[in-house]
Amino acid sequence: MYMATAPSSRPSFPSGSLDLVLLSLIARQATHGYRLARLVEEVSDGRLAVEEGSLYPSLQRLKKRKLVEAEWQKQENGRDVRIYSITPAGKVALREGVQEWTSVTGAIAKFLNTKLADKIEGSNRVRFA
Amino acid sequence: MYMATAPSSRPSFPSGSLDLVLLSLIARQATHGYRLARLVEEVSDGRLAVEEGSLYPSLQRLKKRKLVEAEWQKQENGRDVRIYSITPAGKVALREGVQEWTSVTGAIAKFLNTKLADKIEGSNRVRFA
DNA sequence: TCAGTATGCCTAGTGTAACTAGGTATGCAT
DNA sequence: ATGCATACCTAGTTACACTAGGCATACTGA
Repeated sequence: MYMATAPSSRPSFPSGSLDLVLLSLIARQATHGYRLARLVEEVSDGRLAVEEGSLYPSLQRLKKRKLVEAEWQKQENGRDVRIYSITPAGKVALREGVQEWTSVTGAIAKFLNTKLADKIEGSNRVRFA
Repeated sequence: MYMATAPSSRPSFPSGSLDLVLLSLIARQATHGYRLARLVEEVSDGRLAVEEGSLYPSLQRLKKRKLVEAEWQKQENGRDVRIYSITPAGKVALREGVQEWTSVTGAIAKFLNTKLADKIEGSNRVRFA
């Protein structure tokens, strides 16, 4: 069953979904890590939160796969921040990843939400009786 | 991004979802491990597959948490199979797990499917300008 | 003044879970 | 007898979201 993997007060990301969520945010607007973390909480209405120990490794994975580019920039407030922007390969991977994720979670939802009795009985008849 | 975590031909389960899917199947009909594996493929129309190295550990987790009970039974074909059935605690956990899973994947879908430009711009105005 | 909070980035280590890659054994069909 | 489907299991690998730190600057309030 799905349970937050850590004893955190907030739900966590099912494995594999974090990279995709971050990539989708970066695709909309190039931005830096810390702001991504706040966007996640904001857009999800507090239902999701990225810990920094998950955030930065995830960004590094995306960078290593060349799905995003990183560039140091000086902000108005004087801080140096690392701005991440999506690459063409990143756009392709995002489209494919969303499709894959949607397909898989859609299939899982079928197990969790629909009445399966008929299907199970049906397969029972066909294959076992 | 979401990618099958292993170089398998078939998509895999996002971490945490397998226990929940198996529990939901057992809730509908007490059955044995091998058949659960085939049900997963059937009900998902081949979009999902459980490897046996994931299946049996998952069933053991469910058993250890006392969400299912296991009992050896002799089938008509003479084989001894381990039949898993859901416990009262399992029903509660299933209901809660489905709710949690639905909430989290719903939140994630919001990132992946909707136009976020307005929200991002909005939060930009509110918090950064 | 200086303590606390927010901003911002990072890494080492931990735990979990889905996997690969085996092993074991029976029943049935060719 | 040879393979294939059925049926269960485990040891080891890998990926990744986490905990728990560290480092540094800016602002705010007591």
